[in-house]
Amino acid sequence: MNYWLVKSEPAAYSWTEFVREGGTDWTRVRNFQARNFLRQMQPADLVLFYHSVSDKQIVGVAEVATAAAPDATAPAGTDWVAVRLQPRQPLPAPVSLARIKQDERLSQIALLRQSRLSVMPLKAEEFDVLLELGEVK
DNA sequence: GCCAACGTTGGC
DNA sequence: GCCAACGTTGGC
Repeated sequence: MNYWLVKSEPAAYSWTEFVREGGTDWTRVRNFQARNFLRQMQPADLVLFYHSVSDKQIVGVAEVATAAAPDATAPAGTDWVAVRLQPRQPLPAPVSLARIKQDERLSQIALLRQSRLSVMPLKAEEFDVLLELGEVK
């Protein structure tokens, strides 16, 4: 079991839309490092859903439904991939970027160290801390 | 292969 | 609105 975090601008695609649709193919990732992480995702891995830019907080927990497959939105001849994600539960208490920065246990997470990366791994301990802050029972 | 110019992301 | 970080493009 691995743990991940994905980012989305709510204006482009929000947690609310994700829940309404019951899941989505996580397409349009066009960064090699992020793509490599997508390829490592396995069904049942848990994924935190972060709203960037206008919201700047983690709002929910999703899970990988289907491992990486070719991204249907990518041009022919390229090898970008997408995974299928489905919502699991909202965070009772969304965890803000400011809150994350305050917690020493989270000082090494990629969200802080590499702010532009849109798909990143989380250590199990980091994931647990974030669920705790999010008041997920 | 280097690097300047430019575009995008995302926080402040 | 600004700017830092970083990726991409293209001239040389």
